[in-house]
Amino acid sequence: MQKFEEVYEVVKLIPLGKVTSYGAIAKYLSTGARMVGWAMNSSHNLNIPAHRVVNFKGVLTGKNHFSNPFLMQELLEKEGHKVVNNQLINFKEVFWDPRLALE
DNA sequence: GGCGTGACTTGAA
DNA sequence: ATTCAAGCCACGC
Repeated sequence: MQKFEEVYEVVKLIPLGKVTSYGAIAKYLSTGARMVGWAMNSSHNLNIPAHRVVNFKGVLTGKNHFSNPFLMQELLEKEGHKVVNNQLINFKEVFWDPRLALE
């Protein structure tokens, strides 16, 4: 089974207005956090809301991998998030843990 | 089948 | 508080 697909599924299940971390997904899939980020790297052509996935601090570490680095922040702000200096200010409030949501 | 790599995480200096 | 190093695991070559 390809973990990428599982990662995609989880990311696609992230509710609108919520975000999650690579580690949370990795934990849910019982895998390494780096794998999640790497999976996202292959999600470019797919319909994956990768902008809803940030690192455990709520920092938009992967923005540089978007077609336009500002696109990630724009999408997040568009969904009601507040991003300052590439970081979500209400991160813990909008944090969505797949492990708790999907159990 | 081994080696390097990465959009991460955690703990110690 | 900030910086450094090591651990983590699946994928591609």
